Amino acid sequence: MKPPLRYVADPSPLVNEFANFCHQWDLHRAMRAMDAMERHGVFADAITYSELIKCCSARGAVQEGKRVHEHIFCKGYEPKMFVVNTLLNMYVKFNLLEEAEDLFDEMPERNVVSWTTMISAYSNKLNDKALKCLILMFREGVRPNMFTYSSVLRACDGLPNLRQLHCGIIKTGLESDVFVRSALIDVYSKWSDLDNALGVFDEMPTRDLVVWNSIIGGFAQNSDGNEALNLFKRMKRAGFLADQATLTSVLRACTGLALLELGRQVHVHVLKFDQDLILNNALIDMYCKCGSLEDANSAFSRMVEKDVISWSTMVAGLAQNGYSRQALELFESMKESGSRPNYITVLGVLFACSHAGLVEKGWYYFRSMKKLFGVDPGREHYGCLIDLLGRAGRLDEAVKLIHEMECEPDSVTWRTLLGACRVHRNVDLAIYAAKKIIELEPEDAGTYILLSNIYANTQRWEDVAEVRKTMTNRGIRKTPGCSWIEVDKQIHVFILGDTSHPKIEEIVQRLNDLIERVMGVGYVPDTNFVLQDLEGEQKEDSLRYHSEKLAIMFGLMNLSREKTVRIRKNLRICGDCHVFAKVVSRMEHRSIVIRDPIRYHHFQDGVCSCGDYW
DNA sequence: GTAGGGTTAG
Repeated sequence: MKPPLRYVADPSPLVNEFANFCHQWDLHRAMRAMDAMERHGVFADAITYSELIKCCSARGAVQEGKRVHEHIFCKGYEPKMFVVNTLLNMYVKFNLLEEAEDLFDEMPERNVVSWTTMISAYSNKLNDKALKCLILMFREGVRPNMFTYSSVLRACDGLPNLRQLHCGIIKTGLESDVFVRSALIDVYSKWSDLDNALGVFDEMPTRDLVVWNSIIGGFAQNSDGNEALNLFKRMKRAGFLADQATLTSVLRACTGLALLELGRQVHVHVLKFDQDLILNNALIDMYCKCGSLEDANSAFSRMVEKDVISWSTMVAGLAQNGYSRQALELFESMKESGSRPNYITVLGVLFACSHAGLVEKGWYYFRSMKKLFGVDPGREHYGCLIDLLGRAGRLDEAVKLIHEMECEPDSVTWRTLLGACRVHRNVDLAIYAAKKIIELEPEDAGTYILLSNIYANTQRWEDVAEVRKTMTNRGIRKTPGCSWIEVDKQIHVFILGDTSHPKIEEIVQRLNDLIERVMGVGYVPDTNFVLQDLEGEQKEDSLRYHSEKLAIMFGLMNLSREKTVRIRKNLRICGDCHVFAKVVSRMEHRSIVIRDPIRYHHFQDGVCSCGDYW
């Protein structure tokens, strides 16, 4: 590498002036000074150029950056490698991959920084290229450092030999770096390999906030809210203060567990970061999924900045909680605000149409979504429309739509159709759909049970026996129904057939009283939904203690009148419990919310927000 | 001059 040609020989005042502007990050004057230098054929030193490039990079000044690039490759000048590396980095920051690649290819020599910059450019979505880069780098004899590994690990999403790479990192001794560790934790989490993620975490002698956030986020994203919350407690005990990322993951954990009260407590800490978009998005999602639309609405309206995720969350949240009209109104406001709907926004809109029974409007959005919003209908959009048609009783059209789908129907698609068959009592189509689901998901106990119930309800006992036999042969067991309720910041769990709750006797006694009273106002246990083929009274007994009934009773006993009884369930609510909840909401003047795995049921004054369709 | 963590559906 030659030194700058005339810098030493000619310390021109032009160069000095240029250097001053560059070091002050006065981009405008620096660029003018650079033009003057070019006219006189003089150049500055490498550090000055590097400073100028960093300034362009920080200011997002693309054109200026390209001018500097041209300037330092002027005839007769050979920039030092670290200046070219700075340029490379600038292009990567501007997301100008082609420019970065061209520059990289032309470099006569490349060091670990050059390679790492390229790897980090690819490690967002071009994972193959990032890994190829690592291999080429080895071939050129350049050894990766901790920067390289933390970049390349981001590209390992979907890499089968992650363990191998991990071992390689251990051998080089670079595993001790916190950045590398957090990247490892993150990759293992993305793979849902939380044992290994926790292994890396536990071995760390010192941890920083980001590492805590990585592990908490890992559990929160893998639907293990309890462990995420435990780790959050450990983090606080270790003396760390939560930041935006921590709180976002904690909120996500609350969302998954439907812990409204804990979520409210977290909200207090969110106020410290009230300008943070992602955190606020997580907050409104938490309130929506915990069924408190008042809180969601007020948090949403207080947001200074809203993006497509904020709008989509709120539109879907309203729709899922039964406020279809408001969801569609909000969607109109979204369009007026200039925010562009995406794939997920449209799902919320179709969901709203479906729940409001707006068949024509749903069809309209479905047919014109490509033209209106540039979004191609995907499997989930078809699902919403199948739900819409099913709700309206147009089962033939729904089946026709499944056969016309551009993508392969999956088990969710068939399950949607099955739901429609159940409501409209179409036995033959239900059997057809259930068989399709079993083909695609032979391990799912729920479908076998459902199929067996359909047979039982139509007295097809031989078929019932056949399904049961298949289940036994395949070793499939029923998942017991399970409901959760939060009272005084404590979670109470009720499982069908489990009597371990300390107050179970009192709950059962009070529940029996309640059932007597609701039967007095015309409630009849709906034995069609019983999961076993029992007879008469026995049937009623097994219904009587469904986990959601126990949870409702416990809520009525322990929550003050004005409080909503909020329950989360692991399985879909059964028809009998649904009727029961409606009657109780009217008779006891209580508001009850039950969130099952895919729908919300807001019971008030004897009516449910789902419109008795789920 | 190069690196790590958080949000919407399913």
